[in-house]
Amino acid sequence: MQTTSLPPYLRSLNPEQRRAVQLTEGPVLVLAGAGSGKTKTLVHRIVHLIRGRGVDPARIVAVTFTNRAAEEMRERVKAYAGAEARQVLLSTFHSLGARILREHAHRLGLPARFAIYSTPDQLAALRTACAEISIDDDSFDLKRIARRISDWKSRRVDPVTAKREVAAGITRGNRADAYAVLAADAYAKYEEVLRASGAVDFDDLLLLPVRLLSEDEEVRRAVWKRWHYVMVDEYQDTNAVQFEMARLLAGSRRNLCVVGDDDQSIYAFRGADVGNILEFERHFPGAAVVKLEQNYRSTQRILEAANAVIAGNARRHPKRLRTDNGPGAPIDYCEYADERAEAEGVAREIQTRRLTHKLAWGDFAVLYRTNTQARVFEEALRERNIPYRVVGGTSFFERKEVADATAYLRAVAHPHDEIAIRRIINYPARGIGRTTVLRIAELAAQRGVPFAVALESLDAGDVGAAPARAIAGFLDLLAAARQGLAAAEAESARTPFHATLPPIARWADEFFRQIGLEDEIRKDPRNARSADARSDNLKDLVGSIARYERRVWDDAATRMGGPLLEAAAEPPEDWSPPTLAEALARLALVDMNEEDDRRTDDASVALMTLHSAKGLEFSDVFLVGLEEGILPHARSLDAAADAEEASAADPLAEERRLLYVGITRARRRLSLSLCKTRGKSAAPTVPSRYLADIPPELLNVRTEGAALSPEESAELRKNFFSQMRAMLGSEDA
DNA sequence: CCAGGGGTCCTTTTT
DNA sequence: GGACCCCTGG
Repeated sequence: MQTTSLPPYLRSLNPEQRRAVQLTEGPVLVLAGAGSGKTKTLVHRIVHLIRGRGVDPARIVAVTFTNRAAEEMRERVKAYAGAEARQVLLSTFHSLGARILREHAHRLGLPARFAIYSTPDQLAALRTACAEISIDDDSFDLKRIARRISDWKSRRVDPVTAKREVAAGITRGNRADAYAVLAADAYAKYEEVLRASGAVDFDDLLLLPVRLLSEDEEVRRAVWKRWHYVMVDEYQDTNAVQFEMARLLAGSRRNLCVVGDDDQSIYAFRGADVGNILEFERHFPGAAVVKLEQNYRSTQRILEAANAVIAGNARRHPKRLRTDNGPGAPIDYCEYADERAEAEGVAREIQTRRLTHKLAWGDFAVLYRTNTQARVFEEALRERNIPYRVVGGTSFFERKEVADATAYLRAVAHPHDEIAIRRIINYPARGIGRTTVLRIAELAAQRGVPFAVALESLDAGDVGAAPARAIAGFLDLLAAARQGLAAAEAESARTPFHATLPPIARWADEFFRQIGLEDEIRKDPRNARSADARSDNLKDLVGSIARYERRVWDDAATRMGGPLLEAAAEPPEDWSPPTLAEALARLALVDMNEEDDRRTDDASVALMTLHSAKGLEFSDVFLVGLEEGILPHARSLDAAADAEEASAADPLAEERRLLYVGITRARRRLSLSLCKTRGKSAAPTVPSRYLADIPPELLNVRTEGAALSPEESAELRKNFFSQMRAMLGSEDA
């Protein structure tokens, strides 16, 4: 074989992977099956560009969906390509969008230091927008409107077109959808509220850069000069805007390599369009296509089940995963009486198998369709003292205390941020109630000035005497905080050494204490059990500001060429010192959950949704709640019943892919289960339709609480004692 | 006009 | 667990 003459980074690849790596010019579609070494292929492609083709690392950009994926690739590229790999840009779509937007914000009349609104702020902005167009009866669902608007934005539909679309839909005789009409009206106003606050939402981070790129030749040229090789991971999850972004980034060079698996497309609900990967060869004529069908992860039985399930979908790039692994154990299938029994059964299994098969807690994962299913499993695991971690769930910034704290910071950093100010104007309660706030909003509208301006220029008699005093006190608080922040930022700009808490972080910490945020948390009886966790979240927030400040200085240091920057040295030219506004913008782009709850971890059982599980693998996987109404989810069933929506993207096909993703997470052993009854309803559940597609000969149907086989119980006894000895031994040490 | 307590409802999936 | 509603008392 001539493989020995290949450089090491190519030698460890199979022929399929090697081909994907060596096709460096022009459009390339890599159809990567589950467990086929997709990340490895991408990483080695980057290394090959640098090492094999002599490409300047700074000309390479790889776009991912999550910070975790970007981080993982960064580590691995660094391991192969060394220090110069730092120059490769590994970024999420949203961070890349923010980066492009920041550089050219002025072209859109946006401040360079725009605020980024995450979900709670977005909803608040929408609430304000709705109030302004007098949709103020509380009988509508804001989140539903928000979802609608987000749909439009991810399809590049502007407010005017949205309105026209809705009108056209109604004249076509569609079921009158009051929400669509409402949402179309709210959309335009919502955009106004965002701009007035100098803020953008997550969708804007994609939409606005794409607008810049498609309308502004100069922006395009700047981007093309900078990046010559573009890679996109998880391409099946791109929406219309992300597709445009990828296309525009690649430009006429067309050095665009996308990697993905249409069978793992599970984000249609946020606008992802499988069409992007299915039609890649049409979008980019002459594209090379490489399939990675060799699976390195699972046993034959598990793959057969996966293949059988996914074969039920019609519209896909046909792939057939194969493996050199052995057949493996049969797939367990168990029907439990109810959720409680299912959770206990799974917990018992985990406890037993850890000993019989010498596994670590981290080898197990329990995967479910919805976050709410987690609770009963938490309880069952806790009762048995099995360490677990819940991955995902409510994100860091959706936690009330974090949203409150960041609103305070934003109110200080962005004085015209109406949404932030309104969130905190009466928290902690300081005597500025609902009526007064509404009164001020009214005045602002009457006088045609921003809310913050109206607040600062109240006349006698505008509001009562007591509220007026309270408002004056609030404004003093903000003014003082702004002074304090200015001082902290000045200090941070000249202090490269941050042995303790860096200045801005220290200021924030003191600010929170001065406001009494922690006291407020502890005072609320609803937080009785969660108070410590919540106050830890505040500390994490401060900690992440500190990390940001240190990183800014680290950047300066690396660019100066030394690990440590002498206090006397001048920072590089195009470097700017840390600011709170910048810290907040960066924070909004990282999910703080991602930072610490490392999804793979030896020491605990993982609990997560099927969505969160994508890209991960575990030795033993439990897929629970496989019932009609759960998987496929009732909402998808409703949507599928709607002929209109079904024609766009079949919601049930996506549910099927979700199961496919779940099955293919398992390396060694897969256990499927369902509950014969669920919740308060006595009505029996119906097994998920997808179960019928799994060939029965692959299954080992177990009854609840089945006894162990003689071999298993012998193993269990044997390992139990050695485990005990190990534990005792480690305690002595 | 404001604060705080208590009850009720729901909950797809997420950058 | 959380958002939200209504009620009571100051």
